[in-house]
Amino acid sequence: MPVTIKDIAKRTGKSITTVSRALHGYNDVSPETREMIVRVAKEMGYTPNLLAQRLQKQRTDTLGFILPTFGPRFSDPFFSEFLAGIGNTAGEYGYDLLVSTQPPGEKELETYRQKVMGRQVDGFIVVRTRCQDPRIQYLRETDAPFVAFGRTEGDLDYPFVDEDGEAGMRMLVEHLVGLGHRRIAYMSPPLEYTFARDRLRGVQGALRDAGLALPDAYLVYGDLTQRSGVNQAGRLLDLPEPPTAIIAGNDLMAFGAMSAAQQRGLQVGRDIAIAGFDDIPMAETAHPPLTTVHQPIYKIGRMLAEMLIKIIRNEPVPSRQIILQPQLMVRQSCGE
Amino acid sequence: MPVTIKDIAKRTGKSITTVSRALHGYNDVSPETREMIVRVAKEMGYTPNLLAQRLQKQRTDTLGFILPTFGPRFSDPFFSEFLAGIGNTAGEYGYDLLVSTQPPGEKELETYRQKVMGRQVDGFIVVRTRCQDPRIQYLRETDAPFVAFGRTEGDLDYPFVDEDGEAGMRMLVEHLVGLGHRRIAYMSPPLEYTFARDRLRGVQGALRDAGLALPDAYLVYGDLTQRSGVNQAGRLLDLPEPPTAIIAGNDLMAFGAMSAAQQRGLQVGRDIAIAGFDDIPMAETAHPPLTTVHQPIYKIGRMLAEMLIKIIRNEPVPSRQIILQPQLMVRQSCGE
DNA sequence: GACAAAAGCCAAAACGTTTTGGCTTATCAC
DNA sequence: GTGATAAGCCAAAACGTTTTGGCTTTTGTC
Repeated sequence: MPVTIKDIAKRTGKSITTVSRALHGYNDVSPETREMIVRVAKEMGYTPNLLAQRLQKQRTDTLGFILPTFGPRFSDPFFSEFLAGIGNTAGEYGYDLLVSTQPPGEKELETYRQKVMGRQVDGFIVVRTRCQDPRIQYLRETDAPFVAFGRTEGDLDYPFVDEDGEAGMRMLVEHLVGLGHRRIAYMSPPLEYTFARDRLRGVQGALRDAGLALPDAYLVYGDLTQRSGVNQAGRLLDLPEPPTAIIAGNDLMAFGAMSAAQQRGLQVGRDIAIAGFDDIPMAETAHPPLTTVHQPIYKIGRMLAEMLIKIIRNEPVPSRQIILQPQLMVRQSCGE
Repeated sequence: MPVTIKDIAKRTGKSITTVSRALHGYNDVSPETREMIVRVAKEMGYTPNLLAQRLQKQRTDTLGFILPTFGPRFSDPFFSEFLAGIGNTAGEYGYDLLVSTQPPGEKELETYRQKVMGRQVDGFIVVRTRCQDPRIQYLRETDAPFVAFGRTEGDLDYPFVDEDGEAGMRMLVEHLVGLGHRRIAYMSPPLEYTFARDRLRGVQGALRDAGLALPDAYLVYGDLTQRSGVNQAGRLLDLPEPPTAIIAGNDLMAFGAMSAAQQRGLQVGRDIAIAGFDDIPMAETAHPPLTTVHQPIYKIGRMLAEMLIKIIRNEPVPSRQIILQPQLMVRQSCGE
């Protein structure tokens, strides 16, 4: 049904080869012929069959991205912004984006395997790296092009972009200490994530430097969702001696903590300080606006997509390993 | 480099045909041969080249989804949940998901055209339908399989899932009126979206039925972002005679309105009522928890993906046009 | 007018599959 | 022992492209 190059050949009386070459602007076809072919192609509404093109060219012009969803009601503004970053960049460079959703676990690797061996994608963008990350291990073993948002533990010889979460947390803790806080609690994301360890290390280090401790009771764990923020912050606030400041490992949990505090009649920023990490767009428009550490999520998406495309095309990559310096966003959720 | 069916043929001494048939369980290959071929294939780490398969089968087993991003910092929890719904469902049925990001406008149709004519996808999922929607018009003209989240104005002869936004808003307004509110303002999404008109009609209708008016000053427009919610609600609250209740056309704007109110020292739920629409996961854990109209976003994603797959496969579709009845979620943001 | 170079074109192979329509050989019924 | 049937296999065509290598014809040079 759809019109192929063969149809055009028949109609113009030229060969398939010539049509193909004319359409691609080779210079061994005369201007008149080219013009004629192009015109007929347009008339007939020709669109190249990308499958055929790709099979022949042995590349797919497609980037792979596997969204780590956790159950239904997975809702994370972080990812929609990140997706916008890689999606827009991919589009600009003429690449498609193949998105799968796949919770971490058994079948995860199988999905990667299938996409890379089945030549569905030219490369992968891996997010939320874990300390021992089987995905990265696999991709390295198979020499598949990929870039990662985040690092792993151990051998780091692969391209990534990451933000220095340890430094970010240090800035945040120092800010709170400077405001006079002594009882500071931390709500950590699961420690299997490398970024969670970095951030925890930052919190612990900065507290130690300030001569403060992070008692066990002040270290709680959430799963990055707002709901877990509510629950875990609730536990902290209900302690006999509650903290005066709560740092959450990401903004979503910080929002949850704010809710928990407000439910208890506390005024955030006055009765209790709450801070987050990521600086998703909502942080600025929340009430009170959330003090947090900025991550240029959209830009990171762009950088990663660009890096990956360069790697795929075998172009030189200016810097293969980028660690961004964090920026503290002081707003009202921690008082003045 | 990667192992093909031809390699297996060579290694086993069988023909390409036989290998292919063995791998697909045809019964004209002897059990021993089949077993042997399967074993060798596994040993050699064979994965079929999906491009070749698809070219030959003339279908792509891929669903297309074009994310309507607006500029950078596009961040919408709505879409991450929706994406999880269609992504998980597609995966279960063995389909891939091709995601593009593309703001509405000139190039939008071109993107659809390219994907559908270039046979990159078997069908499309269209979201955020507009009253006159060129995408739907195009897809109908070309007979490409598609399903829509939302309706358009005029001829509705295509498969869709939508929620009855008019009924939802009616319920919400009646609830507020029941609580004694007389000065109710509405913050509408851009009216090019069909759902925006439906919701506005619901608000206006219910107010009229209650003998109330929606004065011009109480009808403002936002762009669905939290920021616009802050701004527009600010305008409402700063009126000489501000409303006692603000309904936002979606939850994100409602959160913005809550911020604007709280910034002005108002206690949401006591001094002012604020309500939203969508019931994204954050609505429940916000402070105060947001009264809103529930939309089963994840489930809608699932339904649409399933419908589309059935259509692609030419299987009977139980119901091609689904209008969900909304459910009012009464929480604390509007008082008791 | 002969020869070389350039211009314009095309047949065929290739990318990795699936499917069609046979072709052998073995098995069976009588 | 013959003819029919079944079992097991395979060559070739097809899907829609791009690329290679070569073939004519024209143009240019002396």
